[in-house]
Amino acid sequence: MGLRERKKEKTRLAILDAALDLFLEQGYDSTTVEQIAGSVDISPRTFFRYFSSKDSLVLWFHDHGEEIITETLRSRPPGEPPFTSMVHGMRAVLGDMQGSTPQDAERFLKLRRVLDDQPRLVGLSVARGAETERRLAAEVAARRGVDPADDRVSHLVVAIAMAAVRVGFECPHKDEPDLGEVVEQMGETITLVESMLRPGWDVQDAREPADPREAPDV
Amino acid sequence: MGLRERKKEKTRLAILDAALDLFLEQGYDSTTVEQIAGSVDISPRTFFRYFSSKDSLVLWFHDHGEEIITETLRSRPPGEPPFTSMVHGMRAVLGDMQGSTPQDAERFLKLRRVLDDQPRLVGLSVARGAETERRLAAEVAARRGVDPADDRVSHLVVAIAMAAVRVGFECPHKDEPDLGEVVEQMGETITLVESMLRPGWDVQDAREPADPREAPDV
DNA sequence: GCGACTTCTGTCACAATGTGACACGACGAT
DNA sequence: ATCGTCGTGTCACATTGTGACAGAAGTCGC
Repeated sequence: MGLRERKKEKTRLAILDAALDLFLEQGYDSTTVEQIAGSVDISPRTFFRYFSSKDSLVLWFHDHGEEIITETLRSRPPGEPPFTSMVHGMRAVLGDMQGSTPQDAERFLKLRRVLDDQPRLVGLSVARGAETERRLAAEVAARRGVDPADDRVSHLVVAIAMAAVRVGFECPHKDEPDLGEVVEQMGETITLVESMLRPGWDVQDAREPADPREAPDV
Repeated sequence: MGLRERKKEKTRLAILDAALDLFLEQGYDSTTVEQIAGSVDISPRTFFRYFSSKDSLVLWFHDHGEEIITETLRSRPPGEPPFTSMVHGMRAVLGDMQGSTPQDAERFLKLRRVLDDQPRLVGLSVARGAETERRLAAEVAARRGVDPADDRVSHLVVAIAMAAVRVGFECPHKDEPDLGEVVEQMGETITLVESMLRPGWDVQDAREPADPREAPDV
């Protein structure tokens, strides 16, 4: 790995950290890209070469999580019920968080505080999630052997799973929890949503429009 | 109802219709506020007095739906399981859509085509949904008699319900369905999500702080 | 109809985000 | 050492969105 790439990664993290600190200090909206760029001695133009927008600063966590879930989905056994696979993916994200460096943990907690102040930013993350959802739904549909285009079940699997993660993320008992507490809470929410669902609901009608007479009541 | 208010409503709809047509014609991003304003002979500044942003043009449907659901929630019997109440709210939205004027139906279908081209805009609607979710969750939590701040079940009730509506909205079999087909599909998705959930999952632990003996006299 | 009052609208100025073009300098391979 | 690639800064610019102010249009009382 050359000097170039190391420097790039360093700059990227420097921007991220500077931005998070500024956001916490003076609010997200009151912080301009110019300020962020200034505090790490780069030009605003360069900022946009590292992050496609100011908003995308707060999406790195989401994007990272999506990667992990996608990888997990690909590695799960083919016959597994899709919601079970999604749960494994989400728990993989939690595992990754637990194994993260102290620096990353701090970034995560700072991000969480920023999002807490700005519901709009949570929405942003959810918005990105809607696009993610299409990709993951396609992945799930492929596993179920149905056409992704009009398979509601796959979409619902993903949508419900993501809703669970989000609720767990957003809904803390304490104002400034540590990483372990957030992870625990997200895990509990995943367990909760599992217990809410009727077992086996997602394995039944995977085989095409079979015989209408035996169409499961799902 | 003075001339003023009628004129205002007329302008508002004119802007909306002009914008939808321009979006369908040349794409959302390629359409500027200046163009929209120009095509209804108002200044861009005035445009922003009718719609707080270009994005908010595509949120009127969402906002209208939220109103209906909130009203429905308030009118449901107090003891009803929260998810059931949410389902009633969503079906009320579908009922409203079926009873809408031809003009409104056309607007809705145009909006749907615009959203279909721009996943980001769906995300936007979902983002607004995340804020909506907090309000509705508070409403649901109030009905359940628990503290809205840390009640995951209420959040999940709302999140799952909204996910169902969104999936039904987004996932059409046809490219250009008529209003009835979209409504039917959304209805089916609501039914589907109902069948996925374990009956009664949302009534059980509401009585957590209800036991008088345990109620701490803080 | 007339004047006073309120509300709506257009113009101007301006901030902030985001992009394209171009030149310069630092890195990397040979 | 040299050439090509890649990162960066500068400049110019489009677009969205806001504040301030003046004038036009609607509203109400006479």
